[in-house]
Amino acid sequence: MGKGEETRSTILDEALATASRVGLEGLSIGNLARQVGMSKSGLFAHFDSKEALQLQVLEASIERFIEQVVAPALKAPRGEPRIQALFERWLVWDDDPAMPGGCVFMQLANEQDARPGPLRDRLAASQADWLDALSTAARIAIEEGHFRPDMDRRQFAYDLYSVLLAYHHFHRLLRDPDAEGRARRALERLLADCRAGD
Amino acid sequence: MGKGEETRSTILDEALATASRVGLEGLSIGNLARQVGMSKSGLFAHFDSKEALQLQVLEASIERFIEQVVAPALKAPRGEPRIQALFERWLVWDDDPAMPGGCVFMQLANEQDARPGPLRDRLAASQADWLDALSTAARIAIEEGHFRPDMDRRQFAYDLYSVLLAYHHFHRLLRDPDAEGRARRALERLLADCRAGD
DNA sequence: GACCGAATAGAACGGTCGTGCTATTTTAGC
DNA sequence: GCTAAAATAGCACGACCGTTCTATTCGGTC
Repeated sequence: MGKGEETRSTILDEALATASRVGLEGLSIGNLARQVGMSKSGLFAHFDSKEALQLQVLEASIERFIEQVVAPALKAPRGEPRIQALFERWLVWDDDPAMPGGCVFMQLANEQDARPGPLRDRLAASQADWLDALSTAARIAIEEGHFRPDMDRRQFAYDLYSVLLAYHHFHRLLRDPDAEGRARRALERLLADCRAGD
Repeated sequence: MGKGEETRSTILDEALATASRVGLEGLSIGNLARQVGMSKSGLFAHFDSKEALQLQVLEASIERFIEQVVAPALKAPRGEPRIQALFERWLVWDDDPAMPGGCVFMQLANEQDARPGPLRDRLAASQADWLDALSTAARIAIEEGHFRPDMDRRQFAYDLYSVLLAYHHFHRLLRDPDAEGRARRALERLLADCRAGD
């Protein structure tokens, strides 16, 4: 990795940390440059524009998410264990110290949902992919005989993600010390409803 | 209402609409002044500072929320019907044309959760009140014999709010046309689990 | 219709924003 | 170690930011 790639990566790491707290719109070239210890123009030279920087931060986040949440969960056994793994990995992801403000997608979902443009498009596409991964995991759980064959997999993705969205809300805004416990109980209730063999 | 109060209210309405799209941090005095058709300094004179303006927007939002969601639901019969009413009113609230970006608290929850200060404090307090209202409604449903007496009311508030958080996410970011249907099915599953008389 | 306080406008302030342009420094290959 | 190229710094630009000060216009009262 050449020097350029190295600092570019340093910048993106710092930008991700900041974006998890204040969003992509809250990023500023000047602040970012101060945080990584270089000049505004020196930093800017790595990107064609601020929007390009924001897009690269988003792209790097998506890569990280797949690496740290989706890919490891795919190594878990098919069916319910894999769903448990997706859940557990996501909880760890939301507390990753690389994102002091928690899952950056939570931040961006609300920031970008009323701001048309490539940022919004890319974010929405990656969230759709995530939900596909969840509903695919549900399909596999049906195939394995863990879940009822007549269940709605898309609805499952909605219900599972809703538990995670609420976890973030309760944990981050309300600082509820029992947020994780509540999320686990909510998951258990969801799984109980999906399991085969009534 | 004097002239001053009238324009102040106009400003706050416009600010609420904007904040629902881009948050309180996205507000700017200049833009706001242009939108309501007055000068920057003329608008600024109604508030002591930008932070005071933001706080007043938040306070006005909380008032509206109580008026349009909580208070009407309290007129519904005690127990499960009241919970249904809270749910329905919230769906309407999230689509209120006065907030083109949807429920302003969704926007602010993520914007403010990593920004310590009076804005964050006030928002978190009002969200705690809202969750209290939900868990109180659950307590009443138990008293009325609609819900199982051994259920966890706080967990119910978590679960119910998680459905609403997910509705917002799916409706606003993903533009899922079936977001409302999914929310209704999720609510039905939650209520089925809470109902007394197995 | 004069008067007074309230409401609004205009201009200016220091600061930060994103973004160019030009120099200087640093890196990598021979 | 020289050199070409890559990486970084310095500086300036116009635009917008929140805020302050002063002047002007307005609405209601006698």
